[in-house]
Amino acid sequence: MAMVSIKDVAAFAGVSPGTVSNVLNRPGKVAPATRERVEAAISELGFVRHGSASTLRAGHSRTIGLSVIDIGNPFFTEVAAGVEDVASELGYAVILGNSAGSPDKEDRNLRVLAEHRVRGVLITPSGEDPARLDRLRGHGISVVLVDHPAHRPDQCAVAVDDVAGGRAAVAHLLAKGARTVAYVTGPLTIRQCVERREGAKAAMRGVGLEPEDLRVYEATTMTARAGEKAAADLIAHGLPEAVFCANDLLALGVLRALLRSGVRVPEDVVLMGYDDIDFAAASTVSLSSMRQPTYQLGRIATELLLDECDNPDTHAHQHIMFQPELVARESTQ
Amino acid sequence: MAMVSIKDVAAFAGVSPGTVSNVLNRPGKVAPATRERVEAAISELGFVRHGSASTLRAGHSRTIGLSVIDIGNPFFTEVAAGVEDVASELGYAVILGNSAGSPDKEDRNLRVLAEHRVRGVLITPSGEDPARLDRLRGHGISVVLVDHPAHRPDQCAVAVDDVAGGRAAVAHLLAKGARTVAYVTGPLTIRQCVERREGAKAAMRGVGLEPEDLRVYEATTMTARAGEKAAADLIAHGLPEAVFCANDLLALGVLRALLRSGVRVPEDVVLMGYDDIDFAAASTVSLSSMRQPTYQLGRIATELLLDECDNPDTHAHQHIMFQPELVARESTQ
DNA sequence: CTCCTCGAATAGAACGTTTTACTTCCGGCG
DNA sequence: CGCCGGAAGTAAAACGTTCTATTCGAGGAG
Repeated sequence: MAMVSIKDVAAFAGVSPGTVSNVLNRPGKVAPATRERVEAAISELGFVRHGSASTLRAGHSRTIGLSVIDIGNPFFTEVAAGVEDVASELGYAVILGNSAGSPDKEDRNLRVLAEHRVRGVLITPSGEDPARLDRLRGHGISVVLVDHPAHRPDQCAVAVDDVAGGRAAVAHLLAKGARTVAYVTGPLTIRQCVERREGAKAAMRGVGLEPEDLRVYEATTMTARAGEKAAADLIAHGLPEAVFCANDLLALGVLRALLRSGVRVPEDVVLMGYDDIDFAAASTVSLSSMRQPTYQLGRIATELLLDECDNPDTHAHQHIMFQPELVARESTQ
Repeated sequence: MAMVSIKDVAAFAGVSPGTVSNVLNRPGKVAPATRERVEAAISELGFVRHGSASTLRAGHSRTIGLSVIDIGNPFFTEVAAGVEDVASELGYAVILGNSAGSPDKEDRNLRVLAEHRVRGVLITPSGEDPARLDRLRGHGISVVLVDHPAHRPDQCAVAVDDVAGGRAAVAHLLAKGARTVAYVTGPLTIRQCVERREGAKAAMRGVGLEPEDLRVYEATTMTARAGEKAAADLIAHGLPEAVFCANDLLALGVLRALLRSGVRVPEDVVLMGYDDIDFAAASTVSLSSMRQPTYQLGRIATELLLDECDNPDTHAHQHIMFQPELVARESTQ
């Protein structure tokens, strides 16, 4: 309760508040003797700078926002770990927002971030409406897109080539001899899901199959539970020879349901996931997947964002596009 | 860049700034006609309240801090999901801190939270030094312990009985006929690891075995990789009949390494994890585990914290202790 | 000895809200 | 008709920093 302010420190050290502020923000500008006296006073009184006052006056905070689609998905957790590491190295705090795939919730989160006057926002957008993000930029908040290509040239973005990933995945399945392929996906409002589907279709075209023959099952969420439901559907409507899932969570659910129903993987059905989360390798039948540089995605995006914030004049906007890498395991032997 | 303040809104609507503030904070106090005019001005100008200014003047923010030991662990992710849900329902933002098991990093995170003058902090402490937390309370920041019993009576805490969990887990292994038991744990600076060990010893005493015969392998991190290393060690020094791991990540790593070395689970070794993360059921040999009400842990802790903040007079501190539940799967058949 | 410069520190005005005390207005009551 | 009370709105003072302009000395150059 005993809130000790910069004024108290100043009085205690026998200097003016301005000097204390200087000690805090540009220690070089103050004579060593004075600095020591002030520092002693600070630790003596247990002073902690009031971030809000600082933000208010300085016009910007040392906080960034991170908005992801599903914090329960290890993919995003690992992105978040990368973000957190860089941010904390540079003394930034991270405000976390989980959009749960709902543009509404995402909007609410962005409003909270705007109110906090965060320095910048890292976002994996769940909808395709760039206007909301532009509004943030209108408030002087930098935006870096994560796992999403740039909406506009004067913006940074870090993404992974999902079309290529979808193509590689399905090409791999086709190479195993499968000719009927199902695609189990999350909501097709999510860009990643759509692009992986386009890649899948391209792969089918590549071997002379009709892209329209790709059987698409659209789940409402991208969880293991949804995957189990999708598998039940697949079984009910006749099993394909191959199943490609938009992420590993779905794939693990599909796998579990298939095995429970006595369908053998990979003998009866070959199966691929996407993201190569840690658990893909540990599952009953280890899961083939598309690996993405997840942690790096978070790190690099944060570095770009903070560079844009701290060096606005020298900063060059970048659009980085990684290529995913196929990891073949038992589920496609 | 065009920062529009409450003043601009006031001018536009032809009222005083105070009235705009009233519209924002107690709409009841202002005449309907005026209110509408102000609301129109707000959306017309795209006004967003400056949270820092508000915090500064009001003396408290609508932000809470969440400090966890490992955001990469699905256990904590699910806690975080519960926290995020409640917080966002009540209009609070969540600042995330990952201590990575290091008290230093935790300290840094707590300092950031203190600077932000968060309303309260939810923390799974990684060290056993209550002093740092008391310092937060000294700044008027409420603290609720998550997955940890209370340090003091005037404090809320939500925990799960780890001694009982460890006892139940090892009792289950012993019931399967095992007589030599290894305990693969994370750093013994972590309370959970210690208490689960105590429970394990109690279980051994329960069947007339020497508690000292529990073979303890202390890994430096609680990850699958660390589990693999521990398994290699186990194999090198002679396999026990049962392995109890302090969490599922370790157990999955142990499982993977054992299987790769041709050790059969559960025929040669029975194995238990802890936490019952989603992936425990999906692994090669599905994993027996101790289930905890993870999401509820986050939800309830947050509800307690926000109740303490919003109703400081009627708030009653609570120490909640859940009991874990044994889930038997293939690894202990 | 004076004038300048330069480093070090200070005073005081911001920043955008919230809040308290105060004004104004209007209807009703004695 | 005068007064009172309440509703509605306003003016202005905070909150704790940062930053700009300013002062104050101490040295060095002329």
